[in-house]
Amino acid sequence: MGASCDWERTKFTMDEDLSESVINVFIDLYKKGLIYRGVRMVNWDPKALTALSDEEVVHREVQSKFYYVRYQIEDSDEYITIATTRPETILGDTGICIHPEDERFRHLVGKKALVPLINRPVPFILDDYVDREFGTGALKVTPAHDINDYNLGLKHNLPSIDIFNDDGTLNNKAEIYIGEDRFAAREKVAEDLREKGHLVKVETITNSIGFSERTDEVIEPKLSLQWFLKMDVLAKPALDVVLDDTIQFHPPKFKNTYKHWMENVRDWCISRQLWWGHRIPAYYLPDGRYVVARNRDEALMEAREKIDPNLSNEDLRQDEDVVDTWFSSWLWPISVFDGINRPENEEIRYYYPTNDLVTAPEILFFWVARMIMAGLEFRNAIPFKNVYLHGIVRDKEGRKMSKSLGNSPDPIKLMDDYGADGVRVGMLFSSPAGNDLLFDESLCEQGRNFCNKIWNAFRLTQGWEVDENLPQPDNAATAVSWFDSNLNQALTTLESHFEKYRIADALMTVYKLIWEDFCSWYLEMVKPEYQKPIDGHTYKKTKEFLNKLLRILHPFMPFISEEIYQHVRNTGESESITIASFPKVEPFDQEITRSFAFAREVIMAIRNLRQEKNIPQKEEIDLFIKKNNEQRPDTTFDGLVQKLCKIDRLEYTGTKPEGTHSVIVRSTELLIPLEQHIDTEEEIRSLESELEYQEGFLQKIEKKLANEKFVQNAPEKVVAMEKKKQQDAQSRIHVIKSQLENLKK
RNA sequence: GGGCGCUUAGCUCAGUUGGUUCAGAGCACCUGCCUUACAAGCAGGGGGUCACUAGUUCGAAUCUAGUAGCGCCCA
Repeated sequence: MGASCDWERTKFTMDEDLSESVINVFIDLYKKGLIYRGVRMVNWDPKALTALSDEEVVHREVQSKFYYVRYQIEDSDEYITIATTRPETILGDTGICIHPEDERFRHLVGKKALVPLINRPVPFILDDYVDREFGTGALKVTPAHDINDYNLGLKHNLPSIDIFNDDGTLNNKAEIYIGEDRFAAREKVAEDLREKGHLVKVETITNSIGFSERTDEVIEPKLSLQWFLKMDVLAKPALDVVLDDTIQFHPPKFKNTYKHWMENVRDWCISRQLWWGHRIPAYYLPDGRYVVARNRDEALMEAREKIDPNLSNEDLRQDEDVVDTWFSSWLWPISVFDGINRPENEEIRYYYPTNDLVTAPEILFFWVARMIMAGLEFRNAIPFKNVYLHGIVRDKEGRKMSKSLGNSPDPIKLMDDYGADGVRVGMLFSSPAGNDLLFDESLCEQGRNFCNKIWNAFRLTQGWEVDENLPQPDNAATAVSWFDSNLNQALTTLESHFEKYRIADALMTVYKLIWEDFCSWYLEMVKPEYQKPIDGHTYKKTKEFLNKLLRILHPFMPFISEEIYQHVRNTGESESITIASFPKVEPFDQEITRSFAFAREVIMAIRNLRQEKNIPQKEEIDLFIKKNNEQRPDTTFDGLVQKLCKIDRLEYTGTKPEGTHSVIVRSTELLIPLEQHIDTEEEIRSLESELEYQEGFLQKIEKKLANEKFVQNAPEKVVAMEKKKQQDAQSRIHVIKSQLENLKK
C-alpha cells in the first residue's frame, strides 16, 4: 500500500540469472565439501507423494484407539505388553525400550521379544526417554516410522525397517499384507492379533495427529535421502558480526534469540520434493553414483572423465528434487544484482551492502541469518547494517493471520472503508518494533479520521481570501514564529525516533504536530474573522508550513500528502512529493515554545471556567491578571489569549477587583468578572482542597531534600529540579493562601 | 523438553538503558457544544496498588530473585 518502489527493477528468484546463481552456489558449496547427502526423517504426504516442511503440517487432536499388544519373550512363556496407536507398524519393530529404573522389566534385559505375527526377535534397550506412567511403561521401537523412535534407534544402534511404499501401502519388508493400505492393514493386523491371542485390550485415547495442510492426508513420518548444507563453518562468522554489532538488530532483544539458534544450529536440509523450484544439479548413473554439474552436458563430461568414458546422455538421470526456496532467498541481496555470476559488476558494487532490512522476527533464522551467512561466504561482506524486525499482525484471539484460517481482514475491503492511507496509519500506529499486535479496525478508523482532518485543514486554507495589502497582525506574527519553532522542535524529536527505529512513536509525533499543534492551535490563531481576508504574509507562511508538514507526513500517508502537495507546492519544487526532500531541522527559539506552554495553560483554564460557569462561547469576558510579585509578566501571547478565549479587556492588576472569580495557573492568578453570583463558600472549599494537595506535595519534596543521602548521591540536575519544584510549590501555596485570606475577609 | 519474551486504564498498546506533577496514547465511556474547515468534529472530564512477593537503592513501572498466569520460536 503506497510503497515508493522502483518498479523498473522487479526480480523473481526464478528469473534466469537468479536461477543460475542458485546453481552456481550449489556447485561451489558442493565442491567445498559443505553440501552432502544424508538420511533424514521427513513429513511424508502419501497422497501428494511429497515431503512437507513442518510448517505445512497441521496438528489436530483426534480420537484414536490404543491397542495393548503382548509380545512373547524368546525361549520363554513370559509376555510383555506394550501399547500402541499404530499396530500395523509392529511389522517394522526393531526393539523394545524400557526405563532403566523400572523394576518391573529389569529381568528382561539381555533377552529378546518376538514381534507378533512375524516372530522377529528384537532386543530390549534401556532409555529414560520412556515415560513409565504412560501405557504399559514399555515402548515398541519402530525407527523407520516415528521421529522419536528414529532417534532412539540411532542412539542404540537399532536397524530401521521401512515397511511402507511412498503411497502408504505396505511393501515386502512388512512380510504380510503387502500392497494393502496402511489403514486397512491396521484393521487386519489388529484382527490377527486378536485371533492369535496377542491383543490384550483396546482403549480410546485422544492424541495429536499431523495432517497435510494441502491434502488433509495423515502424515507418515518417513526416512528419506536428502541433501544437506553444513552449517557450523558458515554460522560462526554470521554469529560474530551480530554479537559485535557490526549488524544491529532493532529491537536488540533478538540478539539473544539469534545467538541461541546460531550456537545450536543443525545442518540445513535443502532438498524438497516439490514440482516447482530450482532443480538440484545432481545427475545419477544407473548404479546410483552421481556427479554435480551446471547442466547435463557438463555432467556427462565429468561422468565420462571420472567414472566411465562410455557413458551416454541416456545413462544420466537428474535428481527429481528441488532446493528449498530459502536456498534462493538467502542469496537475494547478492543475486538481485547478479553479484554471484558477475561479482565485479557496477551495480553490485554500488548497492551492496545496503543499510536496512525490514522483516518479521519469524523468519530471522530462515532468511536473515542465512543472508548474513551467504553475504560473508560469497562477498566476504555483510549484506546490511540494520535489521528492523516489525511485529506480526494477529487476530483478536492472538492467532497469526493465515489464508487457511481465513482470519485475515480483506485489505481491499479495509481500503474501501478507510482508504489506503488510513489503513497504513492504523498498522503503523500499532507497530512498536518487534512486538506483535492484535489487529483492531478502530486504528484504521483513526487513520481515516486523520486523513479527514488533514483534508479539512487544507480546505480551510484554500477558502481564505488573501489581501496582499493587509499588514500582518501581531497575533499572526506571534503565531507564525511560535509554530515555526514548534515545528522544528518536533522535527528534532522525530529524527531521534527515526534514529532509534521507533516508527510508531515517529508517527505519533507527526500526528500530534498536525492535529493538535497545527490544526487546533496554529490555524485557530491565524484564522481571520468570518468573511474577512487574511494578510499575504501569514498566508504564505501557512502554505509553507503545510508544505513542510506534508513532506514530513509523506512516508506514513503517501496518497493524501501527494494530493495536497500538488496544490501547495511552489514553482521550482519537486514535481512529486515522492522525490521532494525531507525537511531539515532549522535553529529554533525555545523561549517562545516555553512561553506558549504557559499561555496554553492559561487558555485552557479559562475555557474550563467558561464551561464550569456555563458562559456561552460567543459571550465576551474580561480578564485581569494579578501581577506576580516583582516578576515581569510575559505578554507575548496576550493577544492570542484574547483571541482564543474571546476576551474583551485584558489588564494587569495589583489587587483583586470586586466580583471576580479567580483561577490559579502555575503561580499566576487569573481574575474573571462574573455577572452571576459567586459562590464564595464553594470557592473556599475548592481552594482549601487545592492547598492541601500542594502542601502535601511540598512536604514530599522537602522530605526528599532533607535527606542527606539524596542530596549527596543524586545527580546535581535532579537536586536542582527538586529545588525548583519546591520553589514553585511554595509560591503557589502563597498565592492560594492570600486568595483565601481575601475571600474570608 | 530447550530458548526467548509478555503481564501498565474497560479494550489495544507506549513508557528511549532508575530521577521533571511519571503513571501516558488511541479507542470506549461521561459532560457541554449542529461555533462559519472538520459531529469521521470541537471544548472538557472520570478511570490504573504498573500481575504478586521479597530484595538492591537516597529514589523502582523501570534493576535482581522467586511465585502465578500467558504467548512465541525450536525440538
